[in-house]
Parts: sequence; structure tokens; C-alpha cells
Amino acid sequence: MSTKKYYITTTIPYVNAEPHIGFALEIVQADVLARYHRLLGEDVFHNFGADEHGVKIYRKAQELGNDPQEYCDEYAAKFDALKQTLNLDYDNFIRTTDSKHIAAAQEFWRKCLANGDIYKKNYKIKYCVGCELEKTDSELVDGKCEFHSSLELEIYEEENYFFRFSKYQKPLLEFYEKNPNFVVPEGKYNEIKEFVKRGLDDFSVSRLKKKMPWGVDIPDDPDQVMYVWFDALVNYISALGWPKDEKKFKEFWPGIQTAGKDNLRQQTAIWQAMLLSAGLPNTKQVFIHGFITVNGQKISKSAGTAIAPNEITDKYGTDALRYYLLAKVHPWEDSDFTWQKFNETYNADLANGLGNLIARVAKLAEKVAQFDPSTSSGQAAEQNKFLDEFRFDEAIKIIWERISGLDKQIEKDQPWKLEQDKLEDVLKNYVDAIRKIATGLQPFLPETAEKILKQFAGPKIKSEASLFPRIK
RNA sequence: GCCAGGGUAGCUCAAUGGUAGAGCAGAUUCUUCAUAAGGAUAAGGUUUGUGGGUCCGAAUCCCACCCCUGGCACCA
Repeated sequence: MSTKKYYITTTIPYVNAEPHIGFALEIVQADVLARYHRLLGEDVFHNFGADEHGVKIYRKAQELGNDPQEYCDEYAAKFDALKQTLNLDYDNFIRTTDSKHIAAAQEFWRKCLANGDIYKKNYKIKYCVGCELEKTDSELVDGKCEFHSSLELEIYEEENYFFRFSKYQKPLLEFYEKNPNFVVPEGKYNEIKEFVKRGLDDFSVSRLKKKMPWGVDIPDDPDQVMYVWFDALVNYISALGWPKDEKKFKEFWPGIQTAGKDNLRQQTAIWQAMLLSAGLPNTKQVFIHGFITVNGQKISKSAGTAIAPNEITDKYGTDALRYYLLAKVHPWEDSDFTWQKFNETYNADLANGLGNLIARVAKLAEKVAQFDPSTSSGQAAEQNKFLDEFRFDEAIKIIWERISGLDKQIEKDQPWKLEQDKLEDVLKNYVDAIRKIATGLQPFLPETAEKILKQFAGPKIKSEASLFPRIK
């Protein structure tokens, strides 16, 4: 029997801003799942990357006087650097400006076209001369531009390609009914079902090249490029080598996707309709996470609430941030970050809890000649159950209950008063317990888990520097 | 406006009909192997947004109202 395959991919961030801790949440959650399945012995493919086309990036590059590609190179590198900052183990960093991805997006387009789902249509756009921008209906206030209410909007017509989204209302609803766990959490599953039930309109999937050239060329049409969403969504399968590497694609697809709640519709409806159109299997499951607020405010660069992951990791280490994101942030509800809460958590759980326990047992263990080097391995079943439900917080809580349990046991035994042979007995139990704790910690805090397992590997165990020095 | 979710101890949350619980913070105390860390104990909610109702009994069900969050498509 071949090894079980597991594919997990995050959404790929749009590279028009620097990474912040809100995005770190998604990629750390995905990283835990990838590591967890690797530890189960599965063959894992973990994808991450950058979404690089579209008008916003084009304009931003223009403002900076840069070539769009140079701009994307610079920003994609910033996201790829999260691999070190957050200690991520992804296998692939896809960029939507890669030639392989572009070819895949074009092939995907051809499939939808061949299936009759892409057609040309005159499209009326509303244009505000004051802003020099197109306006969508949701941006309008009383039918006028919110910033220039004295100006009438101008109506332009342009011919775009449209995707026959409306055709997929029924197939999508059937798919949802057949796969009640397709979207986690349930609330988001209901939300997307309701959205699709209300009816779907076809939407435009191209832009005129003369207005906005920064996109994937449409096959056999020199005048238009793909609308950024259409090409970006294809990354989940182009990352697997589709359409060329058929073997890899068949092995790993369908996979698991993670996305923020702002991405619900794109991932669970639009992308799924596109897959149906192209005749490809739907995503297995989409996990929708919540948002992080900072001091109760939305994360926003202009409001100064954006915290870069390395602001935290440079000072307190990667695992301190990972712990906060996994244990103190609800997997799918919005959660608040404050430095005060971060410091409290760090001291209570990492310095006083885990770090101190390791230090006290290591010190006691120095008095014992040697330990059996055999380690207990394997993840605890109860922990796995929570991970299968994306309850990172509950899963990690189980480890902290063991930490607290061992602290109580030590207090009860009072090993510092014991004779040498009795001391050895109790310490062997402690060392086993620590190894078990560290093993459980592996998907969550990989660096710390590794350090502990090394320190407690035996036969000789020595005390070492604090894992998490207390914050004064 | 419509739809969904939520308002429970200082903070973060748990408990969906049967005497409101946990963690953190704060208090007292014991201990010393440890990063003044760890253990124990007590306290903490005028009884769970407000006002009604059903029931022997409601945080939990029903009605009304107040407040918060999200969604109601082409911004990614």
C-alpha cells in the first residue's frame, strides 16, 4: 500500500503590503497541520506563495517608479522570508508570475472555455472622473461616488470575458449537501450555502490590456488579460504541477485549503465552480480562520496596528509567537492581540510553565548517573482528535495540562529530599513525561520540541540555558 | 433594512432545562529542585445585556428591546 498523501495549502497573500501577524496566523495553522501529518508518516505537500497580478500591484509599482515584476520580486521575498521567521516547513512557494503557473492558468482557461463557460459580453462600468477610478456598486453612496457626490458617474462600455458562474448554482448546492464538512466552521458553511442559494451572477474574468496589462495573457486574444482572481485561484493546482505532472496532481489533489473569512466566497464558491467547469475534483475541505485585532482595532497599516511577525520573534523567539497564535487565538473567531496579553501569556505558560519545568527536571536529573535513551514516540490520540477538527487551541491545552500535572507530581514526591535510588525511580518517570510532552509539542513549537528532545535524550541529562527567559 | 453569530467573574472563555466552571491576573499560605519559579487554600458573578413569558426548575426555550461582529458579489 502506498503512503497516504496529504496536501495542504494556504491562500497566497496579495503582495501589496508587508506581512503582519494576521497573516502569520493562517500560515502557522497550516504549518501545524502539515507537520502533524508528516509525524503521522503521511506524504505531505505543503504549499504557500504569492499572488502577484492585478491593478493594485500595477499601480503601486507605478507609484514607486518600479517595474511590476521587480516590485513583486521584492515583496514575494518578504513573504518567503516568513519561512525563517515563523519556522515553516512548506515544500513549495508558488508565485503567480512563474511561467509554469501562467501556463497552467491559460490551460485552465481553455478548459472552461471549451466547456462553454467563458463568453464575451459588453460590460458597463461606472467611472468617477474625480477619482479617476472605476467604481463598483458596493462603493457607491446614493448612486454617486462617496468622495465626489457632486459629479455624475460616467458610464463606459467595454467588452470583457465572463465566467458562467450562474450555471453552477445547483451543482454547488448539491456539492455542499453531499459534503457537510466541506467548510469549517459550520457557520461559514451555512453562510456560503445561503449566498449561493440567493442566486449567482456571471462575473467578469478579464481586463482590457491597454488599461491594465499586469496579468496573465488570455489565450488567443492579444487585447485582454485575466482578472487576477481567475489566475490566482489556479495556483492551488499549478503548485502540484498541473497540468503537466499528472501523476503528482492525481496523488495529492484534492487537498485541504486554509483561508481567512474574507476569502470565503472565492475559495468555497468561485474556485469550486471553476473546478467543476474545468472537470476537476473539488477541494476536499476549506478551513476558514478568524481575524486578529490589535488593541481591539482592525489590523491596518495606516492606523499603525499592523505588527510584523519579526517584531515579536526577534525578541521572544519564533515559538513564543507560534504559541500565542495557536493557544491564545481562537481558530476561527476573531481574537485580540495586545502586548500586555502577549507578555502575560509568555510568562505564565512559556517561562513559568514549560520553561521552568524543563529547567527544574534537568537540574534534578543531573544527579542521576544515566537514563535509558529510549524515547516514547507518537502523538496523543486526544490531541490528534482536536487537530482533525482544527482546534489548535484545545489540542495544545492538552499538553499544558500534562505540564501542570508533572509540576504537581514533583511537588508531591519532593525529589530533592529523596535518597539516590528513590530519586532515580521518580526521575525516570519525570523524564518519560517530559519526552512525551516534547513529542506532543512537535507540530506546534518545533524548535522548542527539538531542543527538549535533544536535552532529554540521555543517557546523561544536563541543565541548560532557559528556553524562555522570563520577561520582567 | 434583511440574514447569521454573539453579549457569563478584572481579562479570555466554558457550561444549551436541574444547585453558574476553568485559565490568567490579584490575595493568603507551604515549599526550595527550578527562570522569586512550583504546590495548596480562599475570594471573586447584586445568578449570566434589558424587560416580559413558558416550566416544579432557564445562562440554556419563547417574545420584545438595546449593544457588538460578520455577510448581503466582481476591493484584493
